[in-house]
Amino acid sequence: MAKTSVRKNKDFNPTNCAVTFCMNIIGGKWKPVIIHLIRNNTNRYSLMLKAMPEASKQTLTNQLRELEADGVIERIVFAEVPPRVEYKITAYGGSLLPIIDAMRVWGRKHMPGV
Amino acid sequence: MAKTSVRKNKDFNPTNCAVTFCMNIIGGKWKPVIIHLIRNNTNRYSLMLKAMPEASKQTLTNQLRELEADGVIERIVFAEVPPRVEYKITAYGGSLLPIIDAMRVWGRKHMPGV
DNA sequence: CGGCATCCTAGGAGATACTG
DNA sequence: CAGTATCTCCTAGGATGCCG
Repeated sequence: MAKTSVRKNKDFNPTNCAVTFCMNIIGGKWKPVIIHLIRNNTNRYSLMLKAMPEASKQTLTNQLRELEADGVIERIVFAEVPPRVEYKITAYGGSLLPIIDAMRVWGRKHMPGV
Repeated sequence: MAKTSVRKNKDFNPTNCAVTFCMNIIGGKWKPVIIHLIRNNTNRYSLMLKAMPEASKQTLTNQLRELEADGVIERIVFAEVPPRVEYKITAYGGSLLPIIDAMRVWGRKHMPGV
């Protein structure tokens, strides 16, 4: 399991909470953004980086690796010059989309401004 | 300091992401657990503390204060001896419950073991 | 282009002791 | 009973540099 914003002591999730388990997967600082970008075909490393200028390369890489390790996204390398890498949502990751959509709807309704 | 554009703190959500806004509210380590306990009438400080022995008093207090500050829960003090404090989910907090339920369903389905 | 390897820091979380 | 007040520690996330 990848590390996330929800702090964990060793591998123990509070009371083995299923909600926490879910949040550990989508709870990284940039993960919702990344998932959203990939859904909208902004699925290449450099494009994503440009789309989120507040994140560093390392941070983007870390979040991508975690999402990949959790099986949410898939990494596809094209043997080309210059090299090209694309990411796509897996079927497993797709099962999370309804939840993310629900959160986005809620967020839009309740977040100040915007 | 702050040689780059914006120093990020918890008040700044990446690209003003609505999903992140939502997660900042329920994303504390023990917040889903707390919300679940309150829903099931384990709504007093000491009862909650006993129900989550891995959390310290300080941590419980912090999480409760944050949930209260975000308007998710309400703190009700009874002027009794010994003192009694109960917490309840606000209407605003209630609007989050469907999302939390969806996460729990997903988590139960996909988390290993348990 | 798409990464690792390094190093660093802010702040979330824990432990403990004290209080009205 | 239901908290504050401190302190320490850990880790997610950020800033750079190099590399195939």
